[in-house]
Amino acid sequence: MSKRPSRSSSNRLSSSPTDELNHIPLLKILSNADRQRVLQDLTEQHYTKRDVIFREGDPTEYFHIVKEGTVKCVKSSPEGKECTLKMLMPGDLFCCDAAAFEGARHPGTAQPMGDVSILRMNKKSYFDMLRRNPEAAIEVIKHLGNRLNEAQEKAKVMALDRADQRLASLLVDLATKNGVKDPQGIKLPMRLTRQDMANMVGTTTETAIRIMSRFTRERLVSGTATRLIIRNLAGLKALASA
Amino acid sequence: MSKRPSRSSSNRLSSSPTDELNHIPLLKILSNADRQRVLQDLTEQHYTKRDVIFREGDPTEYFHIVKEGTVKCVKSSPEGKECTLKMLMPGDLFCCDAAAFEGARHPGTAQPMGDVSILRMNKKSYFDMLRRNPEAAIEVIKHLGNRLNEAQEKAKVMALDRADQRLASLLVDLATKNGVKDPQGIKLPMRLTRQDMANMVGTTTETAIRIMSRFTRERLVSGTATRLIIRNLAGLKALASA
DNA sequence: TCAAAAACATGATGCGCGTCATATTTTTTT
DNA sequence: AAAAAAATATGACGCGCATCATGTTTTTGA
Repeated sequence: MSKRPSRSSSNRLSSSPTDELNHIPLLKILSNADRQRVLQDLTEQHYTKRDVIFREGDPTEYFHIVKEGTVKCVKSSPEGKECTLKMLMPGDLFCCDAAAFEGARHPGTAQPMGDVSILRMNKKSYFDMLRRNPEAAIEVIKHLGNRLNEAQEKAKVMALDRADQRLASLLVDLATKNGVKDPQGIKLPMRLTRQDMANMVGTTTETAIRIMSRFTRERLVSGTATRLIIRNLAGLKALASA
Repeated sequence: MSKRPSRSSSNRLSSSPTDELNHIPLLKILSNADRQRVLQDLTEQHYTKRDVIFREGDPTEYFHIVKEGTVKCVKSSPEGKECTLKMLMPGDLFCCDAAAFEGARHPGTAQPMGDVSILRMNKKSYFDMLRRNPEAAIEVIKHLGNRLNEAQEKAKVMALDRADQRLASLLVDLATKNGVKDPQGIKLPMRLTRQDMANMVGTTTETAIRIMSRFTRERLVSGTATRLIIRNLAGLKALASA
C-alpha cells in the first residue's frame, strides 16, 4: 500500500439525509422521485490529509461532490513543481466534465486539505440522470461556465499582475467566497500555509512568506496557516487592482 | 458611431446550407426536425477587423458559433494592458455558459482577427433547444469541460514556465490544433503578430520578438505575422516541457 | 509530552524579463 | 504608388523575484 488512499471508508446513503443534501444546488433541482433514484447511486467516501482522491492521469470513473471539508486540485510539472488550480468547498461539483468521454483521464490530482467527505456517482448513472433531467444538465452548464470564468479571470491575473497583487487577489477571493465573520475581520475556514498560497499564485514559498510578512506589517492580514484572518479587505482589493 | 461595429450585416439562414452546418458537432447531434427548428433561430453576422462582436461588461444576449474566420477573446486590465485568453476557430462555441444567468455580463471582449462570420441565437431559443434535447446539453457540457481543461493547463504553464517555454507551448498548441500542412512544415492559418503572441502568454511585445528571433535562428520557426510556419514541432515541444 | 517535521523568517546574490529608446522593414490604406 | 501605420529588430539599464543558505518558531504525531 505504497501511495494509495490509506483509509477511505464507503457508506451507502441509505436512509434519512435528504435534508443534508438539499443545499447542493444540483440536487435541489431534481423532482422528489428522481432525487430518490439519484440517492441510490450516490455513495459517500471519507478521506484524510494524506490520501489522494484521484491522481492526474487516472481514468475518470466518477462524478464527485464535496460534502464536507476542502479539496484542492493540483497539477504538477515533470520537474516536480506543482501548481494548485482551485480549492473546492462543500457543495462544489468536480469531474462533471472530463468524465464525459470514453477513456478520459483526470487532468489534475484531487487532494484533501484535511478530513473530507465526498459524494460520488459513477459516470453512467450521472449521465443518465442528466439525460432524464435537462434542468440538471443546465445546472451543470452553469457551474462549468462559472468555473471557466474563474479560470480565465485567474489567467488574466497571472498574466498581468505582480506577485503581491496576485496574492492579494487570492486572499480577496477566498475571503469573499469562503470567509466567515470574525471579531478581528474575516477568517478563512481552511488551513492554508504560505506554501499553499505560493502554489496558487505561481510564486515561490519564500516570496509568499515575504509578501505575507509585509501584509501583516501593513495590518492587511494577521495569523498564519491555522488561523488566517483578513483584517482589511478593502486594502487588499485596492492593491489587487492597482 | 464611435466604437461600435462599423459594419455588421445580418442574414436569415433561409434555405439550403444544412450541409454547411453539419460539421458543427453541436448541430450534428440534433434530429432533422429539431435542426430545422434551430436553423430558424440562427442568424449569421459578419464582422471585419476592427469591429467588436461584444465587449467585456456587456449584457449577454446571444449564444454564438464561429462559422468562418478567427475570433479572439480578450480581457483587459484597468491600466490598459490586455491579455488574450483564447483563439476561437470555425466550429467553436462561445458564450454557451455565461448566458445562463439573468443579467449576466460578458467576462471578456470578443474580437475578430480579420473577416469572420458568426452564427448566433438568442438565449431563450438556445436554452429551449437544450431543454428539448438532452444530448445537445451533454455536448455543451463536453465542450465546456474541454475549455476548462485548456484554461487550467494554460494556468499551469503560466504559473510554472519561463517566457520562452510559454511561447513554445503556444506555438505547439496552435500548430497541433489549427495548423495546416505546408512544404516547409506546419503553417498557422491566422494572422498572428508577435504582439498577439505576447498577449497570449503574458509577456511584452519586445520579449516575444526577441524569443521569436531566437526561435528563427534555431530553425524552430520561420516567417512573421502573415505567414508563420512551424518548422520543428518536436524541438518546440522539447523546449516547452524542459 | 517530547521529538520530529513543517512552517515561518530573513539575508545575499544573480538572472529573467520589463521598460524605454531608436531604427528598419513590412503591411495597410488611400 | 505613395503615405501612413504596424510590425519587427536590437541595445541599455534596472527591478522583481527565483535561488540558496541558515536559523527560529509552530504544529504534528507517536
